[in-house]
Amino acid sequence: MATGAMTSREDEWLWGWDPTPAIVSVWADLDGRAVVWRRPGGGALVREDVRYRPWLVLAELDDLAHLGDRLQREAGRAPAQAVVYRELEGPGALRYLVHARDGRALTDAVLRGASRRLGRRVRHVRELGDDAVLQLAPEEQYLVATGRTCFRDLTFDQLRRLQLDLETTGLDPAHDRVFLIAVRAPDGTTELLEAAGPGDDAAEAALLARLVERVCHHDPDVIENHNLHGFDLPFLARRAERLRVPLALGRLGPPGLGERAASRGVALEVHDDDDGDEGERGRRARRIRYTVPGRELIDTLDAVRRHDFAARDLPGHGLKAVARHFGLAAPDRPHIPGGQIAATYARDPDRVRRYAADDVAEAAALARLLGGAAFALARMAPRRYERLADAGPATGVLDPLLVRAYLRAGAALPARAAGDGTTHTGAALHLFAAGVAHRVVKADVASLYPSLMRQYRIGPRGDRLGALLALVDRLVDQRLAAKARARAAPAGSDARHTDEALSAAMKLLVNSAYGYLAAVGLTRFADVHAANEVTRRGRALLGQLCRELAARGVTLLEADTDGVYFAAPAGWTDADERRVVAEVAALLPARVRLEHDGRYAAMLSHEPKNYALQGYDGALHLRGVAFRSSRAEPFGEAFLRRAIAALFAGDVAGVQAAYVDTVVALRRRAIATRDVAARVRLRKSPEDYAASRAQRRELPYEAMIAAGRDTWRVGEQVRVYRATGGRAALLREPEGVDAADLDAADEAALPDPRDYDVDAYVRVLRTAFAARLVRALTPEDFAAVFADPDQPSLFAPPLAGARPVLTPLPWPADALAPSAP
DNA sequence: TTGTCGCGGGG
DNA sequence: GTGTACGCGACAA
Repeated sequence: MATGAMTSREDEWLWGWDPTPAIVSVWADLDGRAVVWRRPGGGALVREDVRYRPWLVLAELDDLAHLGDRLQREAGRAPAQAVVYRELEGPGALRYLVHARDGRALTDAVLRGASRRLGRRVRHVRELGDDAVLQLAPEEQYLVATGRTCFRDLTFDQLRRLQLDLETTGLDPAHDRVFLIAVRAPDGTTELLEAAGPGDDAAEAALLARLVERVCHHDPDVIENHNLHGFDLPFLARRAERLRVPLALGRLGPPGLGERAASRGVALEVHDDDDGDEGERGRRARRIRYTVPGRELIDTLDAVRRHDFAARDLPGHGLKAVARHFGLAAPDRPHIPGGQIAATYARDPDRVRRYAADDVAEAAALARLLGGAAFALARMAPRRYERLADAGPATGVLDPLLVRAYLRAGAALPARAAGDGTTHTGAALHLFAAGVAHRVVKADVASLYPSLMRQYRIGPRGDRLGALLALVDRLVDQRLAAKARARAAPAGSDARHTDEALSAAMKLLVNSAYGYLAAVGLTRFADVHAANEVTRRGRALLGQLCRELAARGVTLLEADTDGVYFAAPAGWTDADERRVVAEVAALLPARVRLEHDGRYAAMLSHEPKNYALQGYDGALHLRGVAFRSSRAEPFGEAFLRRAIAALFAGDVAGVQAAYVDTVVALRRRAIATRDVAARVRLRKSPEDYAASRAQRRELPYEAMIAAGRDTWRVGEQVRVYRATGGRAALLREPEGVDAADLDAADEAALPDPRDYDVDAYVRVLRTAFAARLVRALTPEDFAAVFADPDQPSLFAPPLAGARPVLTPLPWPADALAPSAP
């Protein structure tokens, strides 16, 4: 967005209005001082110390009446010490915008008045409630008042970013130490800081001091790492406190990390003395994140989670897995299980050095790949980059945009919507047929809910400016423009990255508009009725599109929220499938875009949200708890994959062969012990289990006890199985390593006693795995296929003529029904 | 079997 | 002074 084009009031709502470029960070005090760091053109840092007028919005002026003539209506010139107010127009409850030279004095005046009125000491304005007062964080007051935002005319690559990664002897800063820190400077060079000699306070303290010195030397705008807020910063804070090292990581102010409340932060440990009796269960531990003036502390784990919410394509959220998934990992990257890092360092320090250097390199690459969206949000919303990187998009981005829009328009803000007890209704979900289908097509509506909001102008009742819909309209339009610019820019260029990031940020906001409506009690303009109208329209639309598809001769399989799986008749080509989708798309409202979203050779439809798909390339995709579970025994999953592949080939005898082979292999103990073992996490401590053992015995703990392991730590992952004679058995793993950390090579070296209970696992095969194929065959064929291979029935029908079946299920009686309006 | 809760990550 | 864009596994009832 070129700053010169900021003309319309709606564009100001989205972007702010002050064109000041290249702000990389803002720090403000309640007393009216703000420091703005800018990097014009991505060059040298400029620091600007400015004054602003702290402000808040009140429902009533009563609490300020005691100021007498020092409270003045905004008009012309007021004395410097006056508290000035402006009455906002319109019906909102929060209607007095009050500002003063000193925000502390302003707050004190409100608290004094409120204390007098209520007859008790009011210590903080938030005690007055959301419907009486709105007060933002100081730097947000500054940004809202000025119409400025961060990063105007800057690209992501013009920021100075530094990555740091701690290597420690363990996860608990109460006992463990930092022994190595990898620091990746903004120019891409990596420094490895190491404690001189392990295990002593002086060496560790010197290491922390050296880190502070290197950060100040490089003077980054942004500090990044994976799980920075969940691990590195809390660990650093604890160690620095214990070792009395001043952590002067910021660009101003006293050393030490500041704290801010954050629901996704770390739980501040409750000290024994201030916990008392009340803290036990009723109150939740306060969660915080650390902050420093002038530098944005960015956690790539936030960006990964945000990405995966929409994409859901990541194998996990750990740095290594994500880096590998996105092709960011070096091919020769060393991998060291967490529990072995300190030991490896003692034996082979170079390996740990390479490991740590790769960590910061991957964090940097990941931050660039996924962090651009938050960077783009910071160009729109009046909040710091680090806040926008971990904020929920509804409460954390849209809400601040709307508050700024209303104040810019001089309009009173409604009190936060409380809700009238109306429950929130959800989306439609229906299974139309169960069993095996071929020529399967997935058709879905892109961004269904925001499209319906725009199509039918469904916005919050309290939003009399129509700001939410105006924002969504602009976001959709400007996102298309950003996508077009990104496509036109050279691949890999800074310009393309910037526009792709902007597009991602806008998509995030558009898709959170509906969540904003439904977030009763959290967002200022929440409106369940509007949210329910959106889902009602969504259900009706899904019903319409199901009926229209069915009328064109396809077989509906499953419909969920905004999309449908259907099977095309025999003989249809890809073009036929697309034609039918296009025909139905043409019948839908203008802003609702139905798309052909994929085609598959076959589908096993088992239960809603539980199915197996086979692509035309042969690849098998399993979805839902019935088909994939980390606990599932590997032999069963292997059986299931083979049986489903046979099923899709129409080879019922092949399904039986898969079953018989598996049973026979179990009976011959040809299957490895680890393939019948289940991976479980121990949740109970030895003491807890000892207490509950009399009532109910549980396999994993019995296995631990039977193996002589009478102590374990909560959270430890183990592999357990049922051994002969009903014994619970533990599959031993190398010392000190979680099963989760093992790779394939390690697994091959595991012990393999093959003393599992064959009959128990034959039962598991039948009841837990074969059962998932029950919809795919007639009852007679199912019984024949999964009969006990040792007791063949003389009357079993031959399987040669057996075929997989697809059973139609009744249409629902709701909005999806054929007769619905 | 069915609901509630907590986690995902880091060494 | 935070946050209701999930999915899964563990546990209690």
